[in-house]
Amino acid sequence: MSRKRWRAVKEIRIADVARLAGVSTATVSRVLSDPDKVRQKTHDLVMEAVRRSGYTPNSTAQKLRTRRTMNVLVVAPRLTNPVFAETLRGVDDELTQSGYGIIIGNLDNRREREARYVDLALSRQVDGVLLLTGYIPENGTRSMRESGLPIVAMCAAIDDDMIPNVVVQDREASRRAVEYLARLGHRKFGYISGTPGSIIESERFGGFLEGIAAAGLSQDEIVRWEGPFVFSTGVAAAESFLQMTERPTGIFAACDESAIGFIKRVRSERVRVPQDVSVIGFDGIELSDYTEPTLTTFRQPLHELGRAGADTLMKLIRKEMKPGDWNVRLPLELLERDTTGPVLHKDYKSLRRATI
Amino acid sequence: MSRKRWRAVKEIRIADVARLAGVSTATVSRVLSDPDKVRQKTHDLVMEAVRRSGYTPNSTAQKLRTRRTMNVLVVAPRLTNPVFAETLRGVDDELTQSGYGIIIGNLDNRREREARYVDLALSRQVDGVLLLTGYIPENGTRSMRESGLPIVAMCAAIDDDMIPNVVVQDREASRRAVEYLARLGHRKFGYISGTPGSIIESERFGGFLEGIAAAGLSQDEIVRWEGPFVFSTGVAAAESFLQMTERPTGIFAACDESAIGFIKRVRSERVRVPQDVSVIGFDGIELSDYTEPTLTTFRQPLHELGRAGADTLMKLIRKEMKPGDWNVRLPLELLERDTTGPVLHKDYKSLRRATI
DNA sequence: CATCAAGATGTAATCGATTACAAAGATCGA
DNA sequence: TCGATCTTTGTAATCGATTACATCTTGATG
Repeated sequence: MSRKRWRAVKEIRIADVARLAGVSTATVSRVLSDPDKVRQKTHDLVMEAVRRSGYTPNSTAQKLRTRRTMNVLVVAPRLTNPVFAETLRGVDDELTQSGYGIIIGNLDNRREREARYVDLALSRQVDGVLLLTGYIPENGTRSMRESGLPIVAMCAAIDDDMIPNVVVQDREASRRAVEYLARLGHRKFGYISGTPGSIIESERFGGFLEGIAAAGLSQDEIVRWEGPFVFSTGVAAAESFLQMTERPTGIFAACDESAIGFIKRVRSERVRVPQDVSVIGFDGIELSDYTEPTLTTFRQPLHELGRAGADTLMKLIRKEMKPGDWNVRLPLELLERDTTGPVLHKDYKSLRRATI
Repeated sequence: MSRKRWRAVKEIRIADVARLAGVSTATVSRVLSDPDKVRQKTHDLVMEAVRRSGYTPNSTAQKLRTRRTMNVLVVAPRLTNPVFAETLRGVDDELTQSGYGIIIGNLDNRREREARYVDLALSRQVDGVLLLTGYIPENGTRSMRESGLPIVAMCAAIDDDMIPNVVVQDREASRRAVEYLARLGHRKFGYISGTPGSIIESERFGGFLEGIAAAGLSQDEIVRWEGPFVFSTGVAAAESFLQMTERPTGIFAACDESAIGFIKRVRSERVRVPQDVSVIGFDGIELSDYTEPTLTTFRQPLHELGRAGADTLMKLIRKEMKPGDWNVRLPLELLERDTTGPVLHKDYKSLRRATI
């Protein structure tokens, strides 16, 4: 096992390559960035010197001079959220194609982390910002916007002329969820919330209420359980549900995880899904197709959303559009699976029991 | 709706602040980076000017001058992998504390993407590299190492003196998984693989074989199903399993997802877990506690792993250690849950049936 | 062959900070 | 008050590229 002493290798600068090729630094630079501007012969000479020396341009110097960092900041609510991960894949696909890199801004659901990323943006370490969270506060967003930095909001809509929104139709889908359950005969509803205070949660709850109203029901009829976008929120909701004497028959969960947590808990107490209670989720995460029974839910077009957001940001950075020019609202797809079914009326239910 | 014409705001440079405060740029710089070096009065004067002008230092210029980018590259196999996401959280915690940022290198399981990130590293956009993947090829790793860039390997061990390894004890845990099943009386084993060719997979399969040997069994006794680290690999394995006449009774899956896929599929054909077949997973993802039945598995200390890896990289960057000085191998924790149980011998099984 | 335009290359300013070194100012004891 | 010493501040070089402008080649054309 040879143990050479560690030591930094001397850096090769553009001047070294120029000397090696017998040309000026300007020529080397031109060969690398705009080859048509130099004679073929010189081009080959320089490339050979580049190859021999193993030169790689110092991107920091390039950035300083060109004022383009080729990086964008992606602010995320929580890294372990699968919805976020899938969106990020779409973002990554698009940005990589354009030669941009991703700097991760992970809030980890703690608002105090925002300041750090606002600073990052303001110190011009990035050419643009993608907000995958509804958490950046009004004044943080404002100072970023005022600095002229391109921003795209991919959380639920931010109401700001200067910030294009690329979002999914949360509100519409939530309303449709209720309508769907109502069409199956459900009249008593439960709502399992997402992280209280987040824009996404309020959009989804808003849509849910619209659906309730559209079905001609009063808000007094509904039950609402609060908690963040995680499994255990559904489990807690189930505990409460199990205590009730007049149970709702139609449950809308603001995310698939809580829907799954709910179902698992109630089934362990011999409550049948969908015979005793119908559950509809939101997101369409991969797992929702692997539960027992498979989950009825709305699939978010996350990959597409990520690409669309990144594409919009690219357009903004390249000044191919102005902020007000563009808003995208992608539709969700209802996946009718096995956790929803028609309401079984009491008599029908006993009838059915008798025949089994 | 007012629509002002969009226009970049003029940048404020350190010279502007200096002029505003009536001092030199050197003084402003000192106030910001080493306040003890200036008189209190000057300090206040400068800070007031900073505040009034809304100055934020241009970090690109700082980087060029100080030769520190305060960014590290994290190379990941696939963003949507929950194991990766959880590790990244640990990395993020540690790096944020040290003021470092994360640039994401997403391979998305495609090797051809490596080149891009090797370039990124070589062009000194980052101060160090964390490899969360076993995919960076030998020559990519070598050129990064030769450039003197600090690297830490957090995939399974890379055999290179110059690269510290911070890993979990994959091999040992896999061996223990077999031992555990053997102690429950199992003699016929099945192995559901992870992504063929990845270092992680070969470590886990290696450990599995060690366990088989330790149990005094021959390799002929085992069945091996191949596929990537995803649900569907387990489903496919289950299809094959269901066709068999002499089925294995002890299944080791190289990741929780495939274990869950397997269980779901066999249960839908009325195979009972753990009575008919015991299944043990690997990773300990959150979901493994929400399946029916709950999954016996090895929990990786992912958050800790992420922190340890990032900490090691920090030490390397600050030259507080040399690459050969340090290797970490974290143990895994066996979570004994409900998908494993003793082998039921035929006679015992019928006896048991009779009593029910 | 002279002239001129187009093309290729070189020179040096520039991006915006940090910091070595020089210069000026404060402090103190004799 | 004077110089010695220590603090504070300013001047200008520097990091490593890009690029406007100047200069030199080349080649075409009358």
